[in-house]
Amino acid sequence: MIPLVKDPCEKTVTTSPNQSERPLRADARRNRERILTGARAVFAECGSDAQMDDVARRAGVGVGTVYRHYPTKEALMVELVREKLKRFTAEARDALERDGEPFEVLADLLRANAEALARDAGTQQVLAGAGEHIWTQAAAEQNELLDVTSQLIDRARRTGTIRADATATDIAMLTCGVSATMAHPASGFDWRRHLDLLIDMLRPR
Amino acid sequence: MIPLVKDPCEKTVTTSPNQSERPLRADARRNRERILTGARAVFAECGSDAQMDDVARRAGVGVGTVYRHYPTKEALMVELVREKLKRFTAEARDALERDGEPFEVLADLLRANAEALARDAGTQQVLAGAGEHIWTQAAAEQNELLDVTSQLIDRARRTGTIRADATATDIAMLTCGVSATMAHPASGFDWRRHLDLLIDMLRPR
Amino acid sequence: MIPLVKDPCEKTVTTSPNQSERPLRADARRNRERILTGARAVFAECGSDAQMDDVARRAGVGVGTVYRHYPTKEALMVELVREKLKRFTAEARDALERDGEPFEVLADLLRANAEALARDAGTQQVLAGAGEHIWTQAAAEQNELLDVTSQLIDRARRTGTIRADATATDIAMLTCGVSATMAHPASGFDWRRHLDLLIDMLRPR
Amino acid sequence: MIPLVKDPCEKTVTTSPNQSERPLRADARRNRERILTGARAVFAECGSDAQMDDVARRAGVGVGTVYRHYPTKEALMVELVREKLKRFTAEARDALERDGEPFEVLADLLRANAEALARDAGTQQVLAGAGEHIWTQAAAEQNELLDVTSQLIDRARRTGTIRADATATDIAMLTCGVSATMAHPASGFDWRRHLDLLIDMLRPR
DNA sequence: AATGAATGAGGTTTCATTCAT
DNA sequence: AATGAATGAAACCTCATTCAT
Repeated sequence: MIPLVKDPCEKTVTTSPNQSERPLRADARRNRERILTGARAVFAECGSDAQMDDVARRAGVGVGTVYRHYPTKEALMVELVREKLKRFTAEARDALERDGEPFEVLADLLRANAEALARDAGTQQVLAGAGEHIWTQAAAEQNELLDVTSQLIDRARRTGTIRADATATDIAMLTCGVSATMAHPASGFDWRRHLDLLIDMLRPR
Repeated sequence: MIPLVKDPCEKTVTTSPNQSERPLRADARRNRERILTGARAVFAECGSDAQMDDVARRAGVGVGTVYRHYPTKEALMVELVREKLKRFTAEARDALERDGEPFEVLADLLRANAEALARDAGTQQVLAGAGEHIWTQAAAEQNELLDVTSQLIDRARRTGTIRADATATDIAMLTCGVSATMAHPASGFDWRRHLDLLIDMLRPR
Repeated sequence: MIPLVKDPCEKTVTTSPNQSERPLRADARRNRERILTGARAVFAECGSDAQMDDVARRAGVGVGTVYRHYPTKEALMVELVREKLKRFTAEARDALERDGEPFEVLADLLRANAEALARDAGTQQVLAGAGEHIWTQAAAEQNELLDVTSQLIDRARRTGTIRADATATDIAMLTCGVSATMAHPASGFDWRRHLDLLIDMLRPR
Repeated sequence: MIPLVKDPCEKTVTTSPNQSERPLRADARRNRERILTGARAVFAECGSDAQMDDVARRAGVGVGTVYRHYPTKEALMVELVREKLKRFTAEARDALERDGEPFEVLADLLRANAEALARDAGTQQVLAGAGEHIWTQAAAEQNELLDVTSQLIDRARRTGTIRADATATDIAMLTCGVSATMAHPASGFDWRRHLDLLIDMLRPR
């Protein structure tokens, strides 16, 4: 006879939020949204220095509630990064639908996504290379984004408006570089300039 | 409108490091050198996660001694970043002496400096945008580097081998982007590829 | 002399459990049974480390329901200990009916009860001295058990097969000692050996 | 070239206090003694419920100091248990020197050690089976004690004053049982009675 | 009455920095 | 001047209990 429930003495280490769960109760869903909103704000503002207590306060819930939804600070940050990547992917899909000149469509997409990134210190940090654990756990979302980006590149390549060797990974990598500029307080650094240079670079010679 | 929650990101005000310039006693100078050597190693390996105790242990001195020379961890990191920037500057000066084709000289310099950077997680992090306080405090060294870089750019511009609008700040900014790639555990990311693309971009069309 | 530091061991004052004796509704009684079944299993397995959530999960009810029936974790544990003591008492009563040689009957009873105890980490812990509050609240059941045990002892004494000075409290106390051995991970410790020695000791010289 | 110091990024998990260390500085040794004294008092009083902050307060030092000497609450408790076992062993060695009737010497020893144990709730709990991790880590000290106890038993056996099958492990196990009685708030339980019964049991029939 | 989400006090541990030796 | 022990403010996370649905 196999027990139907697993050993309760072992503390289960969960890294990801309750994925593969039944739909949340109405109040829980509302709270989860408040937590995410709070977390977005706090992490956007403070990056990974943000504290779980701050997130809870900002969300107007107790810390315990935050931990019920995200078992770890890391898990919460992963969720935020995933969200952002999904939004990027969604934007990229929209771009695929658009009719304009393929390269310009791609360029506009990069600019738009960068604008969003510019308002989110937390994700900037992760993209700029801090928090490897977090980045790794968002692999699925990264891959989806790479996928759609590839399609955008292909389209542009067919019209010969993008340099031949550009890859989706290149674009991801270069965008991470732009993140560094955003995160940077350096005088004279201007991420829009950085991005423009890169976009220019992506054109065929 | 007064915010209902207080700012969760406390900025710690940091005093500038012990700049009193009186010449050190011989043993003190020796100790400072050991500290720097230890700190270089430890921060290169661990980035800003390195602990002051680790630095001291690696240097073979007590923590107190580290603090006698550098009043805060930040001050020590600033020193390391300054050092690195000075080395970059020195390399750049060497490059100015060199005879080769100006653009290639510049490109080689970037590659060489990047290789050095690749071995130093601490500086990578700072360049990639973490540790703004640190970066700010190395302004003088940055300016010197910008200065020499400008001269290299000018030389290249005179031979028409660099894109016309490239500035020293651009190069600094882009290099910081490459740092992000170095710091990144992302699969598929390759900072040499990143740098090559940038160098290519700097060429005139 | 007033102590310079305040007493670090706060004793939590516990209210006695919901003793209101009105007969439960059918479904409530069913739930109470499920809770007890779950609690038995979980506490048997994990001892007092068991969490109320685990109990609820195992019982297939919400925590709230557990708390409706037992106002505190302690109250629930008390109930379990009481149950076990009642079972011991019942076994003792059975033994009273039995015909065998009085001392052997008693010895067999001790062995049988110990076997049951060996499968219940929670009760072991309480008997072994953890959870004094719990033990205290099961006084009534203890007394009943002591009572029946006394009768068994008396019977044996009449046949001269038990040492003259043995009391029911002795037996209870010694059994608690065996609990400690059960709870013990020590290599070489064997509660059956422990019990055999005690039984041997109870014989008249 | 092999680095002389181990990787500082890895957090070293130390379970035992700085064993195999150079002799402590005078002030450190004094503090360690204060910590132990405080810990003895607090754990004796509260058992494993004692908090590290309480230990620190009682010792008159900061928590950090406690953690410098004992990296974990567990480590500190292990030390206390070891200490007690060592004291037991020392007493046993003294007993070996004594001239009296071997069995009585052993019995007196058991009584004396029990008296000491009776004043230390923390060790009682561990002996009574709580805190298996702790017990396991004191294996060396246990073995030493078993060793000396064996010698005492042998001596008694040679004079025929102890039951033939008694072992040192038996005595340890039975003593743990007495611990349970000490830890017990039960009315009517009396560990001295418990111990007397056991001592009596150890005599040859 | 039942549910399970929310609560938050409280516990352990870390590490930059200070200070007695 | 050097040492490294001491400090203690955080930071993270848990879990018994409460309460809205």
